[in-house]
Amino acid sequence: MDNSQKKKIETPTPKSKFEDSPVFNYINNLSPIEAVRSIPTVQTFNSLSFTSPPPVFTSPHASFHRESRFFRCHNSVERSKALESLDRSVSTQEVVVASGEVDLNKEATLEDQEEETSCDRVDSPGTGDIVTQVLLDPSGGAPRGEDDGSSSQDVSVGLRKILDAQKENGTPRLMADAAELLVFRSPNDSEAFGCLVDKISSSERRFCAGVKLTKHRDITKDVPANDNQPLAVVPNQLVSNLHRGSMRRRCLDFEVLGKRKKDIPDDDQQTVGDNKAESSSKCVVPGIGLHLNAIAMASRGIKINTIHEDSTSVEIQKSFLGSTTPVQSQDIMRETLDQAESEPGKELAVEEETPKPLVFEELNQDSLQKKKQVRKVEEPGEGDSCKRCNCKKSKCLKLYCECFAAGVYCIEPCSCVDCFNRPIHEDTVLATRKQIESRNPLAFAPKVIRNSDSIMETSDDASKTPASARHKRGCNCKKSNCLKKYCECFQSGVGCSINCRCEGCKNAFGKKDAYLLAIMESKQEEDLSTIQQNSDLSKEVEQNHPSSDQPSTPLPPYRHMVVHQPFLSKNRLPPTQFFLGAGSSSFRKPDGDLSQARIEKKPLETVAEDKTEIMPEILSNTPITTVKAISPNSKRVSPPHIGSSESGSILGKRTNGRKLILRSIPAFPSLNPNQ
DNA sequence: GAGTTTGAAACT
DNA sequence: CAGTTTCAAACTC
Repeated sequence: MDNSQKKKIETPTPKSKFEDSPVFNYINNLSPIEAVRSIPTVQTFNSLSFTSPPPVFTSPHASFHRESRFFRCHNSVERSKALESLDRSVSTQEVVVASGEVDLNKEATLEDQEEETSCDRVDSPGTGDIVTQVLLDPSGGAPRGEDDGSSSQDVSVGLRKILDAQKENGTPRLMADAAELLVFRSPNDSEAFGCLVDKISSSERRFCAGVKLTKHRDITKDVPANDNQPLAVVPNQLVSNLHRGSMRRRCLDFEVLGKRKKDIPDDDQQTVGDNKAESSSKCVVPGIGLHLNAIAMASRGIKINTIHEDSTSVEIQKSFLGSTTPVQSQDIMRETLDQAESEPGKELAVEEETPKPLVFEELNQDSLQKKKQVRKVEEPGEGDSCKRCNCKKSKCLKLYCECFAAGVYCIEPCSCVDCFNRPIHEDTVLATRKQIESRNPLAFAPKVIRNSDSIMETSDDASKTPASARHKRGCNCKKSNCLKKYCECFQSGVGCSINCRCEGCKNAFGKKDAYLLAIMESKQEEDLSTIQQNSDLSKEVEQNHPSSDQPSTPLPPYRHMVVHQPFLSKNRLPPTQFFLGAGSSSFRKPDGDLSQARIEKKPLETVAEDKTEIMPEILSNTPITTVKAISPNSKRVSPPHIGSSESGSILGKRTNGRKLILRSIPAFPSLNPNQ
C-alpha cells in the first residue's frame, strides 16, 4: 500500500467531511453499534489473530508475497464482484446500491461488524498502539495454542481499551466503517486475506461479494439481524473474517492447532454445521497461503468441492478434518468458510457465473469417477493446503518439498522421511531457505501471480483475457500437453503464457498459442490505433497551432493520457508482467473480445506483481512519472485523441477501459473515506 | 499400493 | 546457459 494512502487511513478525516457525506448521514441514522457487542466478536477475532506465533519463514519478499496474494484475491470474477461490492460500499455516491446489499446481507452478524471495527481500530490513530499491544503482548494476546477462551478474554480487554480510546479520540464511527474496507490493506491483513481468499479462491471467493454470507451465520451464531449495519460490513465480511491475524504464521503452527481441533467436541462442529468442518479445513489453506502453488492448488480443490457440492464432499472433508488436517479451531475462519458452504445452491449458482466451473466440467467430463478421484485428491490437498509432502531424500529442505516450498512446516500427516522442516530445526530451515533464496530470490515467491483483475469489470471478456493470471516462470511441459498437473500452469489453474516453453500446449485454462495470438492481435490493434491517433493528433495540432513545428508525436498536454497508453499496450509487457493475472478464469475463451478486457487489465497487470502498492495511484490519475517508471512500455506512447470521433472503436474501448478502471479503484479499498 | 511418468529443482 | 541428475508429485495399473 502506498504510504501516503496508508496515512490517509490512519489519519482521521475531518468529521465535517463525514457529516457532509451521504454515507455519514446514512450511518448516522443507523442505530449505533454499542461497544458491548464487540465482545463476542473479539473472541473470534482473538482466536484468529492472536494465536499465531512469529512467522518462521521470513522472506525478504514478504511484502511481495503479500501484495501478490492480495491482488490475486482480486483475480477472479467472484473476487471482482466482491470488490465491486466493496466499491459500492465505499462510494458515497452509491450508498443506495450498497444499502441494497445490506438488505441482502442484513443477516450478517454484529460479530462481523465488530470484528471489522476492531480491526479498523488497529489502523485508527491513537488506538493503533493499544491494538499493537494487545496483538503483540503475549499476556494480552495470549500465546497461540492457549485456550481460546482465556486469550479471547485478554483480547477483549485490549479491544475494549481500543474502543475506549477511540471514543476518547472521538473517532467517527463512519471512519471506522469506512476503514473496514481498508483493513486488509495492512500487511498482515492483506496477507491473511490474500491467503485465505486464495485458498478458498473460486468458490469461497464469492464471499467477498457478500452474496451469501449470512444464512449460516444466523443459524450458527444466533445473532440478530440488523438492518442498520454499516454498509461496508457486508461486502467486507470476507475480509473482516479472513484478514484478522497473520494466517501465515498460523499455518506454521497448524499441526498444533490441528491437534487441538481434534479435541474439539463434535458438538461444536456440528453446531456450526457440516460446512464448518469443510470450512475449517479450508482455514488451513491460509497456512498454505504462504506459497502460491499451494494457493492455486487449494483454490482449485476448493472449487471442485464447491462445484460438486454434495454430502460426499462434506463427508470427506469432515473426515479429513477430524483426522489429519491441521486445522485451527478458529471460529472466524470457520464462519467465513461456512458461509461459503452454507448455501450450496447459491454457490453453485455463482459458480455457474464463473468460468472456472466450466473448465472443470470440461476436465471432469472424462468420467464421474475421475471427478470423485479429483475431489478426493484435491480435498486433502487443499486441506492439504497445509501441504503434506512425501519427501524421502530431500529432508523437506528443498523446493521439491511442497511444504517447504509453501513456507510451512511439515506436519503430522506428512509422510516425509528425515524431515528437517520442523520447528525443531527452525535454524536449519531458515538457513536453507536463505540459501535457496540467495540462489533464486523468488524461489519462495508465488509461482502464479494472479492479477487483481477482479477489481476490473467482471465481464466475460475479462475472464477470457489470457493475461489475467500466469505462472511466473511458465511451464516446460513436453509430454503432458499442459493438461495434467504435472504442468504447473495447469496445476495452478492458469493458462500458459509467453513464459512457457511447453510443447503441444493444450492447457485447458488457456493455450499458449491462444495467448500469443491474443498478444499479436492486440499489438496489431494497438498499432492501428496508434497510427490513427497520431494522425488525428497531427491534424489537431495543425489546426490549433498552424504555425507550430510541433511534431505529431505525443505532446505534453496529453501526457496524462499517454500515461495510460503504456498500460494499454497489451503486448509490451515484460515477461513478469504476464504472470500477473487472474488465473482461473482467464484464457478460457481466447477468441472472445479481449480488447477491452485487456485494456482494463493491463494497468493492473503492469503493476500488480511488484508495484501493487502504487496501483491505486495509477488507477486514479497516476502521475506520469510513476507510470513511466513502472511501465516498460513508456517509450511506446501514442498521443491520445481527445474529443475526436474518429478515434475509432479502439480508442473508444480504451476510453471505456479507463472508465472501468477508475470505477474499480474503490475496489482497492479506497483510502479516502469520503469516496 | 507399487510402479511409471513427468517436469521442476538442483546440480554440473 | 545448457545439459544432466535428482527428486517428489502426479498418474496409471
